[in-house]
Amino acid sequence: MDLIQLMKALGDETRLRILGLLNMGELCVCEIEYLLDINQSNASRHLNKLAVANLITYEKRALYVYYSINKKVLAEYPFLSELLSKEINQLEKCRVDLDRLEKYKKSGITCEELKDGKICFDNKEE
Amino acid sequence: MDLIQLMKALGDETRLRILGLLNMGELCVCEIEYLLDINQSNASRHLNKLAVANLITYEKRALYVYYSINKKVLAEYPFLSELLSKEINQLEKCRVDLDRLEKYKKSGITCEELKDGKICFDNKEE
DNA sequence: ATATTATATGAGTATAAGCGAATATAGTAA
DNA sequence: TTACTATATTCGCTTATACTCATATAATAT
Repeated sequence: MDLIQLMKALGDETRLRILGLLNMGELCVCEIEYLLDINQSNASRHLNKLAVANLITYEKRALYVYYSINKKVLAEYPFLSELLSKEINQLEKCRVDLDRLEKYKKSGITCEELKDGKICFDNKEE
Repeated sequence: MDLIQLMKALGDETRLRILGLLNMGELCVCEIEYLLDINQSNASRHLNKLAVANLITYEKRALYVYYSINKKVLAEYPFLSELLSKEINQLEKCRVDLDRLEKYKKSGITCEELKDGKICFDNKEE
């Protein structure tokens, strides 16, 4: 794939944050919206950019689309593994994101409940 | 330093090509202009972006400014060494650039002579 | 079939990035 | 001092990127 497009896709805070979350496992679009506190079209577009750059893959299951890190591209570009496993978590925002992800997972809340307004952390927290 | 600014700086073909050249050792602005076949202000701007992102350092000697890879940032972000040493040279344009660099170095032409129009390769070559 | 829902996409706008040409700066040379 | 030169910076322009709001799509549910 095209290294330059890949590097461009990596040059954006929101997309690095998405990768930071997907590092922990697959997530659907609405979960990413909720965890990053961004709107739906924004989430979808960033995910599309990452997918076009081959950094992530997706799978549709029922109404939901689940995105994951593309293992193949990690194998093809070893520097990416290093970047995702080490450097991304140095970013303050990514650490907060991971905190939220943990709370979300522990809460047992489902995607349906998210849309109904159920919360498992306060968005104003830093 | 700021990882996001660093990634943004890496998301540009011209800047990746510059890094590919500087990988081989320091170069002054006019040499980069000549090797990449870009104009002076363009070269200067891209070098500035790389310097602001801390990817390169520079040193003024007489009239010339010599740019080099910033070894410190390579140590701080190990994925960069991998990117620069392996992936960049997979890019066709970067390989051509290195070819030109070799011809230039072998030719013994100096910066002053470059400005006078002396050439050591044909810019139309791919 | 219709209604609902999660995600994608289109349109419009605002901001940023890249470029060429011209000018400014800072150092050298005489 | 003045003249020259390599590099940096400003200006105006063009293209690309990110965002929001609204709508389209595709699958589920009734």
